[in-house]
Amino acid sequence: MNDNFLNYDVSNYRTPDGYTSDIAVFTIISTEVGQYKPPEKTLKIMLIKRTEKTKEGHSNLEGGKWALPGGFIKPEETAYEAAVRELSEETGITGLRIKHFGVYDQFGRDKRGWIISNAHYAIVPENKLVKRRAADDASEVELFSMDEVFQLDLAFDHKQIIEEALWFIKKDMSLTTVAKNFLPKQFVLSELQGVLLTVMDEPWLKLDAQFFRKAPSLPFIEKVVKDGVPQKTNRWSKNKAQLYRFNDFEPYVSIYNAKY
Amino acid sequence: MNDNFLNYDVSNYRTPDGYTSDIAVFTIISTEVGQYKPPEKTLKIMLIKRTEKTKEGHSNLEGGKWALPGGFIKPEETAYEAAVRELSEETGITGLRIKHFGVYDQFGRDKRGWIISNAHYAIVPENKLVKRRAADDASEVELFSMDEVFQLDLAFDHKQIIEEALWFIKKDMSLTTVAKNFLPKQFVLSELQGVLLTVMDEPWLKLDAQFFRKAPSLPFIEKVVKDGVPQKTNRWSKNKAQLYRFNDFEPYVSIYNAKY
DNA sequence: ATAACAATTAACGAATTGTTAATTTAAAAA
DNA sequence: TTTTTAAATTAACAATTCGTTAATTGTTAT
Repeated sequence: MNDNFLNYDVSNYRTPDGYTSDIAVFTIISTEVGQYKPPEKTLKIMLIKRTEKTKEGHSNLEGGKWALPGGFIKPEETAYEAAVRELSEETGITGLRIKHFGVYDQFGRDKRGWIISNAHYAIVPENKLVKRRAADDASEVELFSMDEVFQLDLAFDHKQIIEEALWFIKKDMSLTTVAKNFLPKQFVLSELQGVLLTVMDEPWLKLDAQFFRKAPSLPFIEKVVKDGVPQKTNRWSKNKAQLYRFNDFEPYVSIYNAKY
Repeated sequence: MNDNFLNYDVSNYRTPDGYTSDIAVFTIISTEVGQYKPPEKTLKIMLIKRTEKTKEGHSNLEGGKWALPGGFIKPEETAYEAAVRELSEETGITGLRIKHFGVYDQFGRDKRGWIISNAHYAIVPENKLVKRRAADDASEVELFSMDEVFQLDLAFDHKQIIEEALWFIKKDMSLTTVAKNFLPKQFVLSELQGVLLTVMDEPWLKLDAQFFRKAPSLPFIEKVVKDGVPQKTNRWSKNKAQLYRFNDFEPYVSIYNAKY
């Protein structure tokens, strides 16, 4: 960095008091609804409870409220890298799809000053969340359904951030193959349908007859075949069902040639 | 703002040296290609040439290079508001669709220090750009085609920003009705096709037979009818063509019920 | 007149959709 | 063992939409 430049150019402007990264961690949890039935799936978000006191013993800003995991960004890292780091620090989870979706920079959103937050969302398969653990400045970690989360008194502007994260994840689910991040490598059509229905509510998805007729020919999934034998499972049903996996096909859609 | 909080919480962290907003202003210019022919349309981006010297007479960082319009954000405004303000200051244009699309916060991207930039793009109809003017810290304003812009030696990481802006605008054009921001209120199908082709290259769009058969039934456009009489124009052709306008329908598409 | 040409309509086989019904399969109940 | 049950899968079919080629219309230029 060149102090020469800093002197006359930057110092004319007030600089932000902080730069933070928040992460909305989504998962879909399955609840058994009966034997030989596909389990019911619900979208949940992971929040941490802010401690009442800081490590130094001062009363913590927005202490006691539920908040998105996150924290201050270090100058040598980007907001994205900070999101990856913090998610790992606070939950022990690595190697996930993390995506930036918004900037929250309204003055006054954080009493500590002019604090800019970059918001990200992450999608975690259920099984990875078992080993989650609370971090230094979080006393508790918990999963909330979308119904529950909007009842809570959330810290800062996190309610708004979560609403927008939800909107983004719905959009992503409709337009990309993110659904694969909620599913095991090999899955059955009813599992895919269950995941999609947690965030989308297109009528044809709910109609089994339509979904099961069309889904097998979706270009971005394929039947799992081993030595010419289609692989099946009876994980969720008496009758064995075909296993599918996502392939590398990147679907592209446009409103100009869609069906309405 | 509460100094009590600032003391122990924020000051533990280094804060950014600056917070800026950049805007990629896109327009589509029409060039006459012959009488009674729809004009050819080309996507262009507006850049400003950075002055060699600052107002104070110092040599300007990245002076002489082409750059995206933009500047430092004031604490009382959001990055989005700054984008609106700067676009108005630097081009005199207001009332446009401006959208945030990315954060550029890699340390070292700006020699002046740890400077975070929020990037936005704007879509300007050709006719609004006529009254564009250079602003205080810009000596020149010019439009470049996508081919031209990537030949230039651009300031900072603006090449990357423009590449990503282009990607976003393509996506937006496919999934939303932004195309309307490039078109007059009332337009003809070939104009719509021309606009779409500047950024999309789906084969069926190029095939007139397919485009002109399907387009009239797109749910988000409608024929302009006055007193029961369909309105037509011979702006671009000998034979009068039906005028269309966008309506309020918000198209929704998904990869799970698209055609492939 | 008539040739040219974009816009528009017509026509038609092929493919896809929405829907209902039938079949398969294996566990559970009788 | 036989029957029942429920999900997965296939079959069937009319209605719709698609991709394509051909014909028609309206206006200008020759």
